[in-house]
Amino acid sequence: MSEGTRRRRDPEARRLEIVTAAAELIIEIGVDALTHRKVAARAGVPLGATTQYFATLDDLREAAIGALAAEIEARIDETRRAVVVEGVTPAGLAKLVHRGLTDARAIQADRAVVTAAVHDPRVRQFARLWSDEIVGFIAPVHGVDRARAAAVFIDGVLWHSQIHDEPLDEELIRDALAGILTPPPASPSASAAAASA
Amino acid sequence: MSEGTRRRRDPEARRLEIVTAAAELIIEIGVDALTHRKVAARAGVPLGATTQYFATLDDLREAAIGALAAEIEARIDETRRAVVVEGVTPAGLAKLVHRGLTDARAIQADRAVVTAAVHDPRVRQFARLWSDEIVGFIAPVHGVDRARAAAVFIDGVLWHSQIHDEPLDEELIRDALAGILTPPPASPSASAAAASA
Amino acid sequence: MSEGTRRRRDPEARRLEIVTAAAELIIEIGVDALTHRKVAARAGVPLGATTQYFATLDDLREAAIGALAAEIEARIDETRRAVVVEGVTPAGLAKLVHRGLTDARAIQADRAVVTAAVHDPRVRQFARLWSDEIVGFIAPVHGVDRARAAAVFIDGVLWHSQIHDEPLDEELIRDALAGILTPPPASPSASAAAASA
Amino acid sequence: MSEGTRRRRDPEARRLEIVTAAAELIIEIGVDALTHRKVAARAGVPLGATTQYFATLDDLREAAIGALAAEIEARIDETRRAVVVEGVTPAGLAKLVHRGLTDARAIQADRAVVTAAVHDPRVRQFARLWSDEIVGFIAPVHGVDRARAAAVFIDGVLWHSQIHDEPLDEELIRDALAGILTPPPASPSASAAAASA
DNA sequence: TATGAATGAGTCTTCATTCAT
DNA sequence: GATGAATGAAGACTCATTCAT
Repeated sequence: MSEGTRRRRDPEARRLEIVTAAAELIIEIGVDALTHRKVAARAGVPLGATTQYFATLDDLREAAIGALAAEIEARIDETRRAVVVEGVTPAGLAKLVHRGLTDARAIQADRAVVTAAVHDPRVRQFARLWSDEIVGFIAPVHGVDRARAAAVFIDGVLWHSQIHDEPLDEELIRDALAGILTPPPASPSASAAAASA
Repeated sequence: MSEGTRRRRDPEARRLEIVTAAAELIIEIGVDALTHRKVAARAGVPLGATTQYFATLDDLREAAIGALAAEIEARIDETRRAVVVEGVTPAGLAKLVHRGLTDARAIQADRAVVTAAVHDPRVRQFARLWSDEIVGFIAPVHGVDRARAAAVFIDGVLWHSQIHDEPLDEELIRDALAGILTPPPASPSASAAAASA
Repeated sequence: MSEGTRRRRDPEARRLEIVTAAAELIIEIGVDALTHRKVAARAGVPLGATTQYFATLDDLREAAIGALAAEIEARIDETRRAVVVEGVTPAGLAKLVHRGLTDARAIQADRAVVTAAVHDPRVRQFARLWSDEIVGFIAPVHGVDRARAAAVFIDGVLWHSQIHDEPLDEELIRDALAGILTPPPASPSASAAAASA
Repeated sequence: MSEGTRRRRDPEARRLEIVTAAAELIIEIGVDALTHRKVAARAGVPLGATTQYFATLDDLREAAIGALAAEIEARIDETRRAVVVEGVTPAGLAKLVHRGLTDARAIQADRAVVTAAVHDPRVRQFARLWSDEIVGFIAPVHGVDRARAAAVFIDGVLWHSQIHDEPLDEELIRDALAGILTPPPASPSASAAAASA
């Protein structure tokens, strides 16, 4: 019970603590500011533990980004399932996106990974994968091009929330998605051209 | 003043060289990897010059980000003027955005500043300003909400280009902007169409 | 003793594996680069085994050098016996020395121990012992001084082989040993005695 | 005059202090045991100074070995000149070698470089060079083969002095060199056999 | 004023050694 | 006894910052 106890013996748990601490820090201070010392302090483990479990800082970074990626992947899966309930409609998607904006952690995780992706090709795979997955469950209903545009817009919404204090209204999101996903009824020739493209 | 001493050239010019080198480096290696030594090497100035003109590395970083911000600001102004010619229409905007995608430097500068903004409130002001400016010249024609949605979408397009090898088609951008900026047909048939799609 | 526990094989055998691996490593990377981890990896034993059998790394180092020393001692014994067959003559010694040059392992072991001896008085004992032993089986025939000079020369030959790609010719070795071991022509009777020995 | 003075400004002198300290340490503790900290302590400079002047420890090591090599080279030149005076005779060489044995520093430097040569091909060049140089000024008088044998013997003498407390007698060295350098007049048939071999 | 030498704090990494299991 | 997790002390190296010149 005393704090003086020096050693635990639960490698799995410890490894997880370290990765979790690293992931948190990446979200808070950015992937480039990660150090062994900060991770150790955050995880409440001795410095040596961080190098015991990860041969290099880069390995640790990779594991932490992997953990964030898994988190985001899980969130996308969840969204995919929710979409079935809500419907792949502008209103349904807007509701989910807007609800997602309240989960700061999830958005920050996403933003952190995408940011890391800019300088790291391996990480870029994740970002592309998610992009494709989101397109994947919108496309069957609205076509690939509109689905892609919607995914791009949703990405913009997430970034917006990172820069601005006030999140976007659900209504604004819904209207924009409606415009993106709905074929323009005005000039039928245009929609025909788009469909054939 | 003595002849033996190498005449110092315009201090302003040297300061600019340093800031420019720092800005380039921020784009290339990220804001966290910036060091006096790298800046001095890139600018071709002695190490001491970087500390002579900027009290701390943070000052230098700030100046460099300011320079990138000015660059982006200039580009936005340019776009604003071009919009007058092209028209604040989906096609006009799409053309400008798509053209902008070919300017890697501009996009990278934007991405670098926005990324820095996530962890630095001072920088965040810039990002918000641009957002507002873009909204500012679309809003008079399409209303604030649609203008904001369009700005968000355009942001998404820029980030898309950072992650994917293939940029988005101008057509896709145009169609999406058309949907975002064009008021819905007001008839309930639209929602019905979306539901049935 | 329980069946579930992996039966430990002969502790002596394991100790030997460790020492042997350490000796190999000392030859390859030098005595200063030895680590528990490298020894464990080379021996194919768990890390803990290296500290189980040797209280400190220095103990392990000492044991490994001892093993190399024993190896060299055995080789000297072998040489001593061979000398009986070949004859304690320049030609006989040269043949043995030259043959010995082809045994890279033996020479490297010798070089490793002698090198270690420079900084470690305990090890120096070994080097002196061998020197004395070699002198010991040459001296009865050629006298102590000449025997010592021959031993010194042979040492020089071994070092030569560590630095140069081409080993010395057996002929060159024989001629030099002949000169070293043969009394000067001052008194013809002496040289005749030596020649007939 | 106070010890508190923090900075000198004599890069050349400082660099030399560092290299000299490193060279001393290599002689004392071996090339593998060299560390920035030990060099800094020995040279009486702050830790950072050692990395200021040498990008890597390896660079420092190389510079220090280079300094030792230059020292030895100078000593060889000196010996070469002395040989002109003393004569390239067994007695002359023995006198010089024996005198050299009293210069512990020179011998240790030589031994240190040769030891380093075993694991470093670049250093090996030095060792070979010296070998060739010594052969070079003996060969004109006694022929290449005998000169080489003499050089090998002299090397053995140096190593002997590193291992044994008592240096070899000048007399012993002279007799051995005499035997090595003088053609055996005793049995012409033997030399003929050797020549034909 | 301009330069780069000087210094120590802080980074990643390796490892001997201890000791829980 | 056997194993490998735990820990902190170094070690190499980088760099912001200071300041002599």
